[in-house]
Amino acid sequence: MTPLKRITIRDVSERAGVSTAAVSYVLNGREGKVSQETASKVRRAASELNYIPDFSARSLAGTRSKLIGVVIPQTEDQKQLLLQNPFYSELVCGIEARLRQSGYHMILSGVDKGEGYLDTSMQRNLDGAIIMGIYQESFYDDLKRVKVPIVLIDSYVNDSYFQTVSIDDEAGGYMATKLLIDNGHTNIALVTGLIRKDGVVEKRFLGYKRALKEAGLFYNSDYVFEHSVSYEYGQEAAAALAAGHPEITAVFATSDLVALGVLRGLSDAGKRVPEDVSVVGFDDIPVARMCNPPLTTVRQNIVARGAMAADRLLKAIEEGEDSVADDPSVARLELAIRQTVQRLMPN
Amino acid sequence: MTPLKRITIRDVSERAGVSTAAVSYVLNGREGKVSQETASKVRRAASELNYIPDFSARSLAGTRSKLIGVVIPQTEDQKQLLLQNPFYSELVCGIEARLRQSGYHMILSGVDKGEGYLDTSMQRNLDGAIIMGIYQESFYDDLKRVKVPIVLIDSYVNDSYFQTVSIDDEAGGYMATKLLIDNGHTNIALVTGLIRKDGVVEKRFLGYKRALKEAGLFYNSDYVFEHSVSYEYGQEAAAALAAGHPEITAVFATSDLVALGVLRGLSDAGKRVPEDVSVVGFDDIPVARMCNPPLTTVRQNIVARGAMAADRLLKAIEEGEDSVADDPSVARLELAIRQTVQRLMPN
DNA sequence: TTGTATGCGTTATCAT
DNA sequence: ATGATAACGCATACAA
Repeated sequence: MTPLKRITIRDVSERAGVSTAAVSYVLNGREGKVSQETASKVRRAASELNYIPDFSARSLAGTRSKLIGVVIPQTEDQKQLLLQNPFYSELVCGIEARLRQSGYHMILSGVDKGEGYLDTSMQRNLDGAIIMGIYQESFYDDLKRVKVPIVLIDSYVNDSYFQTVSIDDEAGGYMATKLLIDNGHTNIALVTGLIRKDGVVEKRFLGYKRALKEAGLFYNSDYVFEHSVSYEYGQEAAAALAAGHPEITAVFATSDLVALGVLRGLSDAGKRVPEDVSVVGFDDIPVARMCNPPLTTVRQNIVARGAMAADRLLKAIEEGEDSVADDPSVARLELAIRQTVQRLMPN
Repeated sequence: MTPLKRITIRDVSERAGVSTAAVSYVLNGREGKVSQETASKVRRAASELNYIPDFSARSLAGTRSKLIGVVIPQTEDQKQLLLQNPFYSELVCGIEARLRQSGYHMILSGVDKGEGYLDTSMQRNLDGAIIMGIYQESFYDDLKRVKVPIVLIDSYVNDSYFQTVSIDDEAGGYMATKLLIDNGHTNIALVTGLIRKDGVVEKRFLGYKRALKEAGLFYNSDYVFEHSVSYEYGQEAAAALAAGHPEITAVFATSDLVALGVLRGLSDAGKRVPEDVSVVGFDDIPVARMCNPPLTTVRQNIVARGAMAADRLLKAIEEGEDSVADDPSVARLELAIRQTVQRLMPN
């Protein structure tokens, strides 16, 4: 176990018999500035000494930090990351893989209520950030001031400064509802987290309404169960719905997590799925296919979406902000038909 | 949107009419070195200017980087993080919350096969690292050379340099198996990922064998289904088991993920759980209570374990390596009795 | 093409 | 108690 002392650019330059500038040039691909011979001497020396650059120094000297901030929402009690929600873990997987592949590292964190992200981005000299979730206005204003490329996921903030990687949530809501309608259902409940202005949930809700309207069905606000994106709430809503609205034969849950809760709540209330009540979820998180019965849901390739976000960010960083298209990347959506929807027989 | 220029320690010092050294002292709590008046002048100036320290510079100047490396295993194809495994996402939640609370940030990443972590720790001047999963010998050797505190999770590497936060896996395996035996089962299969020397799985396997032996039951290696920690394998193993060993009435799966697969595989083979076959898992990941029927399993408080790991690491960093107890932290284990185990009626 | 010198923001040493 | 000033490791403008 050699104690391992830090090898600096100076060590390399001395060993190679050249200047530190030459080393820096070679190691940063500015090959044009240097002769073939010098280049190879430098490379040899660097590899013999096992040179590892210090990113803090690089960052300080004004170049890239190769650090990306990734922010995900926190649990309601503000105590921990919402990483337990598979949707976010999948996104993070996609992001991390792509970033590392390009030589970047990711600082993953949540942001406490009322706190901003400006401190972190300044402290760490972040090259860019990927933000998931929805925050207050001032949060985004801060972000803009750091002049660093930013990609938003799951947010409909309407500001051309930010890039977004989204899905057509409205279409997804429509697809799910339409599937139920096509199977003969007319009394379709919506179970969902808070419908916030400009949130993904609102779009899905709009899709739900559009499908209803298109089919000539009456939109009944009593059929909307709106509270939080959690298993517990799904369960609760299902109980309420089973007790108070026996005429409901189908549920569209705007998130798989909620849908799983609905499954349980229904089962607790003595309703069978899909015989008595059909259920459609949204996201296609891994458990959707592992639960019992396997959940019919709207699939988005979450990992791919994460990778997409990373790609867009890296492009903006490396090729300049303007190089990027200003239309949002929109990932494709499809139905994952499994076993929680049943055709309603006319009685 | 003010363009936002960087406020340095020098700006603060000028505004306060003191030296940069004084500013540094005050802002780092070395109050003793400075008069009350200077201190308050500095604080005022800093807050008026909205001073945000640059961690790169700090790190370069030789103090702490306040950066912790967190490594988690990757999927089998080496492409993405194993964050889809709720076990790891929970751990990360616990770790991140604690770190941020103490002013640290976390770089989350995987490590490619054959790669080490030495580069990253040097590049980023990490103050410490938390490593999950099992790696080759040389990986740990590298780690030791950076002379930075390290906490291992889920590894039985026997080296006093590393701290560990573990659970009594052997006892867990024993508890699970004993539960089945106490319910009258005698033909108990084990479905598990690869049993690697010194891995957690080996310990659980040992606990399984101990419970068997203690009950005077014969250990039958045909009852051990060993391959990978995945839903798919659980499903596969259950199919094989149902087809080839009708005498088996109970399964201990060394991970909930695998157990969920077993549930499905059993159901596909026409076996009912728990009427025909009882199943016990391990970990108590969130889906365990959400699946159908809810899974009886060995519970470890995963989030708390993550927090524990972070605590130990921070203590080692801030109070010096020697301040830490050299006995590993061992988190408590208990059975989460739900609905997948049934008493076997003597026939 | 190559090398020297300077600055990046912070901490720490050493005079004062 | 306080304030210059020299590192820290790297990139780069400028000089040679």
